[in-house]
Amino acid sequence: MRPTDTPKVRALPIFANVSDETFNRVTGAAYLQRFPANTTLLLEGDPVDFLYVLLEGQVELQGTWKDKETTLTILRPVSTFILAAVVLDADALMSARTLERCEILMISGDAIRTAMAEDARFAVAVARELSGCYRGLVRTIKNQKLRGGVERLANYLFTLRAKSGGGDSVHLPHEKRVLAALLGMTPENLSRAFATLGGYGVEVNGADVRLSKLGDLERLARPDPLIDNHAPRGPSLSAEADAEIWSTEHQRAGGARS
Amino acid sequence: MRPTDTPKVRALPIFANVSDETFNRVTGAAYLQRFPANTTLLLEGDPVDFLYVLLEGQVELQGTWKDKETTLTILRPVSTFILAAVVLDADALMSARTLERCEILMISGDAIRTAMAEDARFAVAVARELSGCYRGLVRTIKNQKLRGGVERLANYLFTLRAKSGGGDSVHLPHEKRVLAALLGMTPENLSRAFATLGGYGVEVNGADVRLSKLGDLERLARPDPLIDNHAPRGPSLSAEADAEIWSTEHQRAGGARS
DNA sequence: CGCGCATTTGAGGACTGTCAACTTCCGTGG
DNA sequence: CCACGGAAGTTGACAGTCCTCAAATGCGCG
Repeated sequence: MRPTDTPKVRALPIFANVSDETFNRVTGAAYLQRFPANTTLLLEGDPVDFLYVLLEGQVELQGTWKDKETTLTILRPVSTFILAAVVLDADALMSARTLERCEILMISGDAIRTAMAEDARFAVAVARELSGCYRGLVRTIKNQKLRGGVERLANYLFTLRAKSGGGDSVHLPHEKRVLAALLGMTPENLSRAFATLGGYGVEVNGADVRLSKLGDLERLARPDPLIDNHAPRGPSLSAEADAEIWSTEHQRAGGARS
Repeated sequence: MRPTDTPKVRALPIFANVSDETFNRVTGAAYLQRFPANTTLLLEGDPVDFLYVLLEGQVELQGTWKDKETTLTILRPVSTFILAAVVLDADALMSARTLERCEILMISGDAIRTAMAEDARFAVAVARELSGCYRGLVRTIKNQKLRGGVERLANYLFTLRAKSGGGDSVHLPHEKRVLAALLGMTPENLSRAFATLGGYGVEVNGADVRLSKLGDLERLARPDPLIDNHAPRGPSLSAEADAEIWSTEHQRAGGARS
């Protein structure tokens, strides 16, 4: 690992409250590796030997069945992935693929498991991270099953807006076809969904989107803190993950009741 | 807690490899409570003060948005629920409702968190349980997004068959309307899906279903170990959970590569 | 300038949800 | 024992959503 990366990794929720000794032991057995775009890092069904830490670039997690494919999430730095498989030493349930050039830190799964057994603080941090991942997936399912395509897109725009500080315009961080997959629809339908949102003051210009009529849009979207993880309620979380949309929840060490 | 329940609780994966001392400390602060059918145990958005352990009956976990409702899973004894919210001391993302008369052990969330901090073995067991829950949800999402209604039903029948030992007939463990919700469709469509499966040798008689033409049915269903958690591949897991369909994965302590 | 790729638009079809009517099953009470 | 009422399940007609295929448009880069 490069010295410049150490602080970024050290700041991961998974190492919160963990002793330097454990941190060094775990990250000692770690490779920093670079991957080109469109590279499959891990195939569904493969045994998982490493915990991956995305330091640069974008990674898509996807699942397939009978030549259909679905995107589960898109990750951005700094975040970890396939932690659950590492903890159980089990096969991957989803594939991981780079969307751009990526820098990824690979930490030995054995080292993770050993450190968990020896350091309760680390095991607790892992459990907290997994809890956040679990809750992220619950949000994903609710978003998917309870909302239609247009509603998902509208809420996605609000999520982007919240992350960019809350102006009246946002910038799409992905190609539209990637965004479509992320939102669980085809590129064609994403296009139509944008067209529909035109009636709610959404003006698209390439990757730039202006949101006039925020009120109308919000009445349609009805963002919900139990799905969207951004809506206003109490002090915001300190260490928010950077996964797309239904990011995992990282809560402050004190355990605010979010 | 009643003495007769102790062994059942002790056998939970969450207490695997945990010292008697920790076990007693955690379960010391626990109530055993009985609930009638159709009782809401927990509402979305509520703070979560207890870990729930279902000892008898059935519990449905569901989410809502804008007067739509979706069933995430149905639990059967013995299993725990809302562990993730307990670990993070966060609000519930889904509601829990009894489907029948239930016996539920309620364990103090504070006790859980304290024990995790003090006993690495317990924290590891919790992390493993959470990993299984996470992977269960990944399976759920793949099942939901990649398969159509008829395919979900066909695979559900195979799951039932595998759980009941593998004869050529199965018994539906829920009312059809509950089953429909579990499979993510309306009762009407479940009915039609059964009708469609008639062409694949599925004969329904109330809650009893005969599967002649297993070959045809399997060609349609294409069960997949990365979704269904039952298909034949290597030695089976020892401590399989009892949640419906996409049960959480509980793996043997040795960490078989499932 | 022109090619290739992403995006958009249109038409048609498959799947799923909604509403309403009908049948079946089951428990209650006469 | 039988009749009734209610709930569950089924069936049919219809609408809405989403997907697929095909073609047109727009955009960027060589």
